[in-house]
Amino acid sequence: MKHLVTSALPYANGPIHFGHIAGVYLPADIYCRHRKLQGHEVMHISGSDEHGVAIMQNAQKAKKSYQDYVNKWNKTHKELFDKYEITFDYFGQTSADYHKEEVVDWFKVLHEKGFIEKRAQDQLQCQSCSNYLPDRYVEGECYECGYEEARGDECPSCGTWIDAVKLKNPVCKFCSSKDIEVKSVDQWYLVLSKFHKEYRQWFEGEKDAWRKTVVSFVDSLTKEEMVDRAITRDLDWGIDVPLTEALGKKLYVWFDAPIGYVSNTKQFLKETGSDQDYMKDWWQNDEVNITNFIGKDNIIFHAIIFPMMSLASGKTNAVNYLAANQYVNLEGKQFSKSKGWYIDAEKAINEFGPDGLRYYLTTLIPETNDSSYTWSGFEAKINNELANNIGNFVNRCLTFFYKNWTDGIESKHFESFFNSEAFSDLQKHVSEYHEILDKVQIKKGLEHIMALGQVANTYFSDRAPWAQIKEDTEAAAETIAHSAIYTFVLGCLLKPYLPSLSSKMLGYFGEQEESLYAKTYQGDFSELKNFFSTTTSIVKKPKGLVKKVEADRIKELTEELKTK
RNA sequence: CGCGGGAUGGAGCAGUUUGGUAGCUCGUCGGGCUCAUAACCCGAAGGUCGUUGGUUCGAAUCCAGCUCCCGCAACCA
Repeated sequence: MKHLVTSALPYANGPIHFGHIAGVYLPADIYCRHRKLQGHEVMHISGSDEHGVAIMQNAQKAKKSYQDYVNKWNKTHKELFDKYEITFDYFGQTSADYHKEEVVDWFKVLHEKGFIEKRAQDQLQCQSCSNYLPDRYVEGECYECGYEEARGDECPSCGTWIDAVKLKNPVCKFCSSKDIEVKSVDQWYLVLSKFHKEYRQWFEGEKDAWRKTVVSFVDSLTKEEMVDRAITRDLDWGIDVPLTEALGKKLYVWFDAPIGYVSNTKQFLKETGSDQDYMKDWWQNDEVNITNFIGKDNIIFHAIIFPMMSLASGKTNAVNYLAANQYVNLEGKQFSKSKGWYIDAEKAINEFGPDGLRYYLTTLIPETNDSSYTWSGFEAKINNELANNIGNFVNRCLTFFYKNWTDGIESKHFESFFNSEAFSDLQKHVSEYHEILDKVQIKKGLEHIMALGQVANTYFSDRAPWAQIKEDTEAAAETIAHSAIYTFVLGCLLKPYLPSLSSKMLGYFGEQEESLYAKTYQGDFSELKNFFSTTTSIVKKPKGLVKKVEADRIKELTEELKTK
């Protein structure tokens, strides 16, 4: 089985925060590393989403060209992902030519098949700045309840779905002008209604494996009908609609963005000189399992619109597993850059490093609920769990090993482990771990590893090697040998979650072949047994595996937030 | 009656699909140990599972009503 994993294209319009990382990129990265270690062929695709009105506005504010503006954010995002050890096979840009080509092709096919139609639409146009106003860029008086600051899509006071054209006294949010006129404009619509039956058939077949949060939402949106949706805009930044009668129109950002998964796959294969075909070998290949990691705000596009586009055009297979997560808040309130309610993810990683943050953010992955980042939570998780359980175990075991058996421990002490009851328990534990991660239960997988850490600690304490060594060095050697095996296995299992920490742990056994780590990860211990079939020693003195975070620093950071 | 999600010991969460003595991590308390990062091991306390009513021999779980919180999700990415 091959795995095609996509992470929502981050919008090239601002910094990435913990919500994005814990909700999308980190779980996707962990999942990909897991599948790669299992020996599967995996492709992890993402890239910047670079069109849309918000980008235009902010680029103008920053007095930059659109292209320079999105390039800057693309670069910033890539650098941040590197620091978090989140890796992609390809991280592209939707403003690139290769992407445009692919999008135009999709449009043409859907158009030819009758799934894209031209319709006249009433739209508001600001006569002062001449912009056509998307719903979020117009405010006015609600025609239901009279509330004066109703937005173009929804009245915050009475909850009515607003038809922007009917708003009383509309105000342009671009330039604050009140000189707004209603114009009839042609736009092209994606005719989802035509595909309703086929869509439902597909959805019914896939939904059982999906999360409840996705299924009930999508079901309520598509059960009765599917509403057609305009996919073109009158803008000057975006992909041109490939029809002569649509001069000046651009494709709406969400028509083009998900196609980015496909175009980036194509570009990746091209740049790496692969002989594989992006369609035949990946997107149209029934042996490929497609998983999309997204936030809950993107469910409509990934569960409804893009699958419809894929299936109706016949261009690609649709998603198999939609890993949609909820939101991560900050101390219970939603992240907001503009309100300053925000932690700089780059500063944080520079200060605390990837292991601590990846660990804590993993425990925050909002698989069923919104979750909340707190500095006190960070402190507790790192110090009380990661440092005390794993960090301290490795340290106590390997320090003891290093001090007392400089020349190594004989193989027989290791080999006895593989005939013990503890070994069959370990095998069972690892196979359960795989079942969990195969189901994309990333948080639970980490908990399972931590439980193994406790097994190791208990074993060590029960055997009390510090007492054994005074009376029976052979018994002590066996205890340490078995504990060292636990360390090694823990190091392998932590590879997807904490690559840095894992390398440090495994590094004490000297540099080894990747296949040894992968096999051990898979629960195939034959190579590991072979590895320990000679006298084994620790190559350097263990020290400071997981640094604790300082309570005072946490206080400072918490205080810092309070002032915002 | 816009839509969806949530409410479980002090904190964070699992369990709800397929009803059967309420589980995990952390914290707290008591004991043990001294190899290790004031760490580790053992034990204990602590919950009428938001609320009201219903179905049932039996409800955190199913049904109905209510309350509160989060999000906006078909023109916000």
